[in-house]
Amino acid sequence: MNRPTEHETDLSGFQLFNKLTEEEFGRLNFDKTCSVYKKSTVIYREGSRLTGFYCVTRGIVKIFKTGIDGKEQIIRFAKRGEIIAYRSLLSQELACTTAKVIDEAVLCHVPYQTLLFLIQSNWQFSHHMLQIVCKELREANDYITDIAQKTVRERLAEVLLLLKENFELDNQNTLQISLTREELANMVGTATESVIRLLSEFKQDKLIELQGRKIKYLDIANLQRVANI
Amino acid sequence: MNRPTEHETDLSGFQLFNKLTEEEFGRLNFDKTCSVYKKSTVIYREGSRLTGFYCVTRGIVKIFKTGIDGKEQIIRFAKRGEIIAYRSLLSQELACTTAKVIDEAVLCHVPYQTLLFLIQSNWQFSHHMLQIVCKELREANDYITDIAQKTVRERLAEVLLLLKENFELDNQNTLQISLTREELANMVGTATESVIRLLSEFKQDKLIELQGRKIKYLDIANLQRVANI
DNA sequence: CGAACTGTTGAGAGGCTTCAAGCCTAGTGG
DNA sequence: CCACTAGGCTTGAAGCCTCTCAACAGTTCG
Repeated sequence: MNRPTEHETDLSGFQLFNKLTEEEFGRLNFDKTCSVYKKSTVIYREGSRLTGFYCVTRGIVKIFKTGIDGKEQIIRFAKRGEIIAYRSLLSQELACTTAKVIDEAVLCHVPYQTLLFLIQSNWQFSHHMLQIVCKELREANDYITDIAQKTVRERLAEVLLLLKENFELDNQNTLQISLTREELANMVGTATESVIRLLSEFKQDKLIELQGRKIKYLDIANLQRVANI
Repeated sequence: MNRPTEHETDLSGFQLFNKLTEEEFGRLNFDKTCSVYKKSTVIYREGSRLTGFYCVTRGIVKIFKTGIDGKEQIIRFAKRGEIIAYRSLLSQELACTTAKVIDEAVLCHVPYQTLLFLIQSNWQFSHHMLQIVCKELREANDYITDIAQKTVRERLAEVLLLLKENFELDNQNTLQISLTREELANMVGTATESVIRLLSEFKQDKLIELQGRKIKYLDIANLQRVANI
């Protein structure tokens, strides 16, 4: 396993840490451990005890819960600049989600003790942290409403738009995150076959173009209409 | 509108405040404003600007989002000891839910400035706050998984069990919170008619007994089986 | 080259929603 | 005191959206 680059161990770009004193930031850097994780590596598993949280500095991590019959429900994807595992850590519970690498990633592990130190030492850090959790909570509540009230078709369109907002597009309007049909289904909360059928309908309707797992956006306005936003 | 009783303005029972110094608690008490709210009163509405958060010291408040065609999605109910409106406040966003009284309530309004003061002044307060939000986030994530993967029948059974955990039962095992069929539907994320049909099936199966809006639990073990927990 | 996984398409079944009609209860005003 | 109205509750019927099962094509990888 190769070592992370300098840039990939640098946490100074994280909003969360931008109000730390030099001393606090020093302690953070001293305590952290950064490693490269290959695709498909499980960072932590549902039910395991966490020793700290992770800062994502490269790659993409999928966060999901295991439901009925082992079916995954994807909660979110974390990319550079985001943190994972903090929720269960702060609650001092066992992990209630699993985190799996889907694009080779670099993660910096920050021990629980360090987190506690920062909370005690710097109110602005706590405040930032509160805002991060609150944002995630709003998104979760929004998603509950969607999933409870919208059709699968609407939800899929919305998920596509969400992906567009959260991940890079190349200059051809093609999404740079590569998901399987099953993963899309596990975001939307539906069957894989339904996703396949709907995607090809979207393609027929000239909303998107498909090439394997690559999704190219052709008509965002109408996609929003389908999503019923 | 009558005045709240002494007991109804007392915030010392709130976990959230139990690490405050005498001085901080004094400031909280000085800044707060407690009032009685009649059934059906809207405390705040989606899209409105919040000036503080509220501590519930009596009654029950329904928190919901308005989705497609004005259909409510109930996010949670808040009762004595819980706080509401804090999420949007901390994010400094407009309210993304509406709060409506369903059982005559007493709420104590705490201004945003006081919240900020407490966050700055007492790290244990921030830490408590973080734990509250994290707990709610876990519940939201759990609910997403349920709603995405379970049938309406399973979800209704689960909601009934959830209500049993969160609200009082009398000595006859009858739930002391009174909800309309529509409200149950808006928790489960289904049509009112479906709730009605399923409730009478549960009744036929001797899982519950119904008397108007009163729900009496007869066979919790089997209700859990139906909920697929 | 086979194994394993992913993607695709079709058919059939069934869970839920929607629409419609009627009942019941509680609160209101004459 | 009683008819009246409104809102909640209930039931039935029709239909559709979505899931499941099954078969098969394509891809990747050891």
